Amino acid sequence: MVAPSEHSIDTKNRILDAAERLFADKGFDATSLRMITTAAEVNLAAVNYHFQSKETLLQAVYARRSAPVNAKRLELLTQFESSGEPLEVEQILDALIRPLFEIGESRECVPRLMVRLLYLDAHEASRNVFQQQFHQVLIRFQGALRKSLPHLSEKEITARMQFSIGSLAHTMAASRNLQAMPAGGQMKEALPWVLRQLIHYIAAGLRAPALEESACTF
Amino acid sequence: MVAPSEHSIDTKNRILDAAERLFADKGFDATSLRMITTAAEVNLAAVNYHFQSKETLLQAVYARRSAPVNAKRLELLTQFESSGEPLEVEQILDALIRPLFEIGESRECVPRLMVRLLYLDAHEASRNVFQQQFHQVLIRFQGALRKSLPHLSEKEITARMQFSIGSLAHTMAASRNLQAMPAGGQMKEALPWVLRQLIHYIAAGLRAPALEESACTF
DNA sequence: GTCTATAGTACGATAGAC
DNA sequence: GTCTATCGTACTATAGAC
Repeated sequence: MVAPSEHSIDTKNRILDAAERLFADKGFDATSLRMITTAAEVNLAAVNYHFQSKETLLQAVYARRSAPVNAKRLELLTQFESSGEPLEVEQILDALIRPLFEIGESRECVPRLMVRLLYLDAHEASRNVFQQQFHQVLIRFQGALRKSLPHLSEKEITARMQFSIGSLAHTMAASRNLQAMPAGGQMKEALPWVLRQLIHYIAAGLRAPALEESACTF
Repeated sequence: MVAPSEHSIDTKNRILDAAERLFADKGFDATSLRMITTAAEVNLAAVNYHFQSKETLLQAVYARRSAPVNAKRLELLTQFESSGEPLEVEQILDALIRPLFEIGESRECVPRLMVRLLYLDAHEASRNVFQQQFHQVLIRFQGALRKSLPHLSEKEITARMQFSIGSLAHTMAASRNLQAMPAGGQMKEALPWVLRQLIHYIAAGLRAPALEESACTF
């Protein structure tokens, strides 16, 4: 438990930054430790010293970003709920999505990394860590949505949340395409525009009438 | 241009089948030619004989599935349009989505493979082949949607189509989770249920009122 | 057309000097 | 804590016998 030297912290963060970008861009398997250490301008052996293996490096890369985003989501939702009334669907979605957009503004690769981990880089350990944390967040948000969408069965809420996650994930993964979306707009304006459009779109899908004749079964 | 022997065709298809499943499950980079030839029970050298390289094998794997799905999409859309009237949004979505669900029923890994190629296995050549073909399909469908959604600007239609592709892609990529969605339902019933729910959800999102005060600018 | 054998390369991880 | 050097392994691709 000795405090690491400043240089060590710097090396560690340089590795994390480089790995984050490369894992997001190319994926875990297509990224070698040599590519990471070259980009980070550190020695190859530093990775195995500071992190034990490539796999645990991936976990560290994710852990650094995941906790703040998920914490911010829950914080926003709790804050919105403090009035005691059922929330507008748009508010719930804002709490879920905005933290991801905001971290993407400073480091645009982070949302893409998270999308990869969501269902693609299927390395059991890392994916489980990621998915379990995200699953907890989703359960919390599903509770909020249930109150705002009393016309839907639990089954339908679950399905529509999955559809919504898909819209969000694809939008973040393809954010390069999206930045070109608003014709003539600068990038600074592009992301808020997409965020508003996305929330508006998802809210309409969630609010759609129930498809099933059979009522809520719980 | 000599017709290959039956054995050769068999070997080629065995390789394609094994590669398709492995690329879909583990991704391109995490799949070695040895894994493919072992699963296909063919010799290692057969891959480089029938296909030139691993990269062109991926293109062959995709090409085998892509053409029929995209053709079926366009065929359904043209058929629906034959009446001359603007289509219901649900019909347009059915033409876009149903062919993917149907191929997924016989080979459940195919939709997952397509999702990977959409934005994840970022090998330039293969991805470009895939995306160019899909882009042509999307342009055709965007034309149909434009007629059915006259309240939206071109910009908003483009954005909402991207959101919809995201819902579709995530639903297909996570189809394993989705099969467990309808509680108590067998798998044979699960996919039609998900298909109906998905189309209903996306249609509502597409039909949402325009967000922008500024009118259509074309 | 199918095989064995192997060339040539890149990888993850570690030992050991400093 | 940081480096060089390297071990052992796995990979793609191909040459050449059958």
